[in-house]
Amino acid sequence: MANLSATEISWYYNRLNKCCCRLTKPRRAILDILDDTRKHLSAEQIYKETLKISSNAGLSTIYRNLELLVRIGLTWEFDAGDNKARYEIAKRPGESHHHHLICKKCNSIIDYSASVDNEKDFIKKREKNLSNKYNFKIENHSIDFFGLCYKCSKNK
Amino acid sequence: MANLSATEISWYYNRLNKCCCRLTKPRRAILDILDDTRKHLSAEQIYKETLKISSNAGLSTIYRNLELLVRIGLTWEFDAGDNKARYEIAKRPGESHHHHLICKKCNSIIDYSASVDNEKDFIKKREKNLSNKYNFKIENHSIDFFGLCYKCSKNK
DNA sequence: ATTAAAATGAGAATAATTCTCATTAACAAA
DNA sequence: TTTGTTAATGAGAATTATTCTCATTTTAAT
Repeated sequence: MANLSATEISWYYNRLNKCCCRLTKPRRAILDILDDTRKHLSAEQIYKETLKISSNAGLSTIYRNLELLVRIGLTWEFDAGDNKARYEIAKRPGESHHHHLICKKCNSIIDYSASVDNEKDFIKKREKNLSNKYNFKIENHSIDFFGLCYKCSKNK
Repeated sequence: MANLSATEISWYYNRLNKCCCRLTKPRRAILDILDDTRKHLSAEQIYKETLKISSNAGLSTIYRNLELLVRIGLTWEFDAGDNKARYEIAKRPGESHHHHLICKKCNSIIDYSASVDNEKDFIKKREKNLSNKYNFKIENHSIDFFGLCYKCSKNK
C-alpha cells in the first residue's frame, strides 16, 4: 500500500486537474491498487482491496471513479467473457501496451506484450488506414485471443 | 422472416446434432434473426425480434440458447462497452471474419473485413507464435478499435 | 404412435451496475 | 491558515442484465 511515488501522484494529480477533477482519497486508493497488481480486477475486487488498505471507499464510489478513470484514459476496462468489467492500469512507465489471452474455461488471463513481432507497427498502420476509410477517430484498441490455457486443455 | 434456406437449416441441424442438441423453434428463430441482420443485437433485442415473428420464445430461452450457440461457435458474443452482451452470427457463407470500430459516445458499431491489408495473415502468424510461447490453445479472437465515429467527432 | 431425453416458458432469484441525496472533502484564493 | 465553492463521497435503494427453478411441452429416434 502507498505504492505510488510522489512523482506518480503529481502526474495523476495533473491529469485529473485538467478535467477539473480532484485527486481524492478513493481515487488514489484505486490507482494505488491497480498500479500494484498484475491482475485484472473487477470493481468488487478493487472494493475489497480498498477495505484492506485504510481507505474505506463505498462500492458506488469505486464504480463512479472507475468510470471516470476509464473515460480520461488512466485505466483500461475490458470483459473477459464473464459479464463483469475488469480493470487494469492503462500504462506503466517503461512498459508497452499489452494484449490478452483469455481462457474460456477458467477465465484466467495472460498478458502478452504487443511490442513483439511488429504487432505495434501493424496496428498503427491499420489504425491509420481504418481512420481514413471510415472517418473514424481511433483512440485505442483491444486485441483478445480466446481459447484454453495449458491447465484447462490438459484437464480434458 | 424465415430467411434461412433449406441448406442452411440442415447445416445448422447437423452442427447442433453433433452436440446432441436439437434445432428447436426458438433456436431457429434466433439464427434466423441473426442471419438477417447486420446489427449487433443484445439478448433483449433478439427477444423482441422473436416476438415480431410468430415465435414466442421466453427471454430465458433466448439467453440459454445464445449461450449454447456461442459455446458451439455458431454465434459470436462481444461487449461494445455498455455492459451488455451483443451477438452476431459467426460466419456468413462467402464472407470473411470481421472486426469492429466502436464509438465510445453513441455505441455504434462499424464492421470491417479482416481480409484486407494482410490482417488475416498477420493474425494467423501471431496466433501460432502465441500458442507456442504460452502453451495456449487459441480458438478465436476479437479485435476492436474504440474511438469516435464521424457524427460524434463532429458534434464536439 | 411411443417414449426418453432435451428444451421450453414464466417468473423468481441473483449479480452487476447506476442512481439519489444529504453530508463531507478538496483546493484555489484571500 | 482559514474560507467558500464546488466536486466528491457513502449508504443504500433502484435498476438492469443474466441465471436459475421447475412443472410442462417438444423433439426425434425407435
